[in-house]
Order: sequence, then structure tokens, then C-alpha cells
Amino acid sequence: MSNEDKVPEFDPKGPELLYAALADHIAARIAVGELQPNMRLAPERELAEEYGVAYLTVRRAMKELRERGLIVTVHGKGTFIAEQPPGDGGP
Amino acid sequence: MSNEDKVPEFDPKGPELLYAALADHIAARIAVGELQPNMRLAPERELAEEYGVAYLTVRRAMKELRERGLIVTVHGKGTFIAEQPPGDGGP
Amino acid sequence: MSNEDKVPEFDPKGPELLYAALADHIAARIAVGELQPNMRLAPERELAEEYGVAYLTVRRAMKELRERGLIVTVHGKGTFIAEQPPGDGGP
Amino acid sequence: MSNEDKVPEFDPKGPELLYAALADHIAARIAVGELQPNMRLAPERELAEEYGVAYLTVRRAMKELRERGLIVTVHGKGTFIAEQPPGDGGP
DNA sequence: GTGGTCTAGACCACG
DNA sequence: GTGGTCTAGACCACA
Repeated sequence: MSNEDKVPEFDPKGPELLYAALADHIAARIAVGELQPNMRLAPERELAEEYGVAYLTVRRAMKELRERGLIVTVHGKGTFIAEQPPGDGGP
Repeated sequence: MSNEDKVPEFDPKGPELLYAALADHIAARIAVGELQPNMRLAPERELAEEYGVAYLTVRRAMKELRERGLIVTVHGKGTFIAEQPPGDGGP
Repeated sequence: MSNEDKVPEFDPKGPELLYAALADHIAARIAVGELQPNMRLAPERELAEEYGVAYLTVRRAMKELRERGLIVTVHGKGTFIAEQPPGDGGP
Repeated sequence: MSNEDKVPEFDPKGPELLYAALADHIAARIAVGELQPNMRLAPERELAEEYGVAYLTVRRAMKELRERGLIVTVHGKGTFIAEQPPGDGGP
């Protein structure tokens, strides 16, 4: 945890749903430390353009990350990387 | 009417719009007698801070209450609790 | 009615509120036939840019026009010029 | 013109009107180069506190400076030091 | 990808 | 020193 590896480009090909792939990609950027706690994420519309996906796809990915506790969003202000909780230890 | 019950803290969670929730909360404070006719309400900017919302949100709530006839606002002086009309009696 | 005169540029100078001036300008474009019934108006954000005003100012102007019955807006689809009611005939 | 002298503290004592004294003080800060073209002036309410004067006094001083062409104010954004025109050369 | 609400903070009008 | 309008730009609900 908290390694400084690089996250590969976002290039979804697998059977995974697009919004899930996007959520995973951002989650990876957080895990790797590229996105640090309390940083503000780019606005949702900007993310949509950067990733070349529809706005709604970004919204779904954000919802996913919110539910995983990785981000916190404040209406009208932006969405921020959460203080990362101790990883659940995984499988 | 004019009971002296307490109004619970402002803690919007429901699906209600924030400004509407705020308007309702203040309306409740009036209904319960915490805010009496002719009293001056705190300045809008102060309300915004107290309630932890943006100024515009307070403005919208005030507009709502004005339309309901619960308050009267005078430009440059402040906003005041209106002489309460006979409640519509409800169901 | 339904003349094809031209509406002058939007250039608010008077004491009128900006959003009211904007509403009037669009109302004039409708009156003159430049904007025909059932046409879709440009998106609100685009109007904001075109007119060089803030988004909220456009929103307020739209609200005004909606209340005057000149436009109809559908959430998620756009705002459309209404079937014009018989003008009140004026003086 | 465009000297780099220092402007003395604001300490009105003379018969001059307070808002005029304030305007002159700010004009001096511009003349001396302490306030450069295109810089944003502190918000009016902040200036009122800093100078220890009423808000209205600041507003009047701003009006004065606007009419002298020393500042440009944009509603909702702030007030900015104007590109200084060639001094009128006055005696 | 639209309309709708919210945040933050500026200048304006009025008493 | 209050209420009122405006700027700028964020997230939200809907089709």
C-alpha cells in the first residue's frame, strides 16, 4: 500500500462495464498515491472529456467510488480524495 | 398553535431541496413560537453561516417564506416575522 | 404581429436589472418572429456565453419568460418557444 | 510620474470630506505604483474595515475614483486599477 | 448533454 | 450594515 508505481493508461477492453473500469482506474491512481487525500479531483465534465466518456459514465464511476469510501463529494464545491481508511486487507 | 415545543436541529437528509428544507425549518421555528411576530430575523449572511449553507440558498428560502406570508422583508432594514395569519386549519 | 423587423443588439445600459433586460431582449426576438414557436432555444450555458452574462442571470431570465408564458422548458431536453398566445393587444 | 515614493498612512484630519480623503489616499497609492494597473483592489467591505470607515464611505470613494478614470469596477467580480491614462498634465 | 440546485464571494441599492 | 443582483463554476436529476 502507498507504493509509487505508475498506473497504466485508461484503455478499457475487457468485459467490464465502462463506468466500473473508470472507477477502478481512478481507484488505482489513489492507491498508488498519484491522487493524494484532500486533493480535489478534476470536475466531472472535465473528467468526461479527458477520459473520452460520457458525462453520465463519470457520474456512475463517482457514485461507485463514493460508496467504496474513496472520495467525498460536496455539492457545489467539488469531489475530494478521502482520507484513506486502512485497506480492508483484501482476500 | 403557538405551542412552545422545540424544533429539532436543522439536518437535511431527505430528498427535499436544501432551500426548501431551510424554509421549512424556519417556518417550524415560527409555528412553535420560537420566532415571534415582529421579531427581526438574523441577517441573511448570518443565517447562511449559522445554517452552514450558501448565501443564495438562504435567499431562496427567504423568498419561499415571503411567498407563504410568514415573513416580511424591508430592503436595508432586515426581515421580520409577519403577524401570523390564521393557519389554514389543515385537514 | 409576426413582423420581421430586426431586434437591436443586446446592450443593457438602463436602470433595468440585467436578467430582466435579457428576458426582454429574448421576448423581442420572439415577438418579431426571429424565434418561432416550437423552436428550441440555445442551451442556457450557451446563451450565457453568447450574451456575456453569468449562467444564473440566464436562469433568471428564463424563469421570467416561463412565467410570461413565452417559453416552455423540459428538464433534460431543452427550452422551447411556446405557441404564442394572442398578445394582450396592448393599449 | 510613476515615482516609487511611499504613501503616508491614511490619517484624515483636515477639513476634507472623509470619502474624498480616502479617494485621494488610494489615488496616491496608484500614482506611486504601489497599486499597479489590472491589479484587483481589496473588496469594498474589506477596505471599509482596513481603513476603519463605513462601507458607504468606501463606496463613495470608489465612485470618485471611477469618475477620475483611475479604477474600473465589474459587478460581481471586483474593482481593478485602470490602465493609467497619460496624466492630464495639470499644474 | 440538457435543465436545476448549490457554493463562494464580489459589487449595488437603500435606510 | 441590511437586503438584492451578479459573476464563476461546481455537482445533481433527467431523458
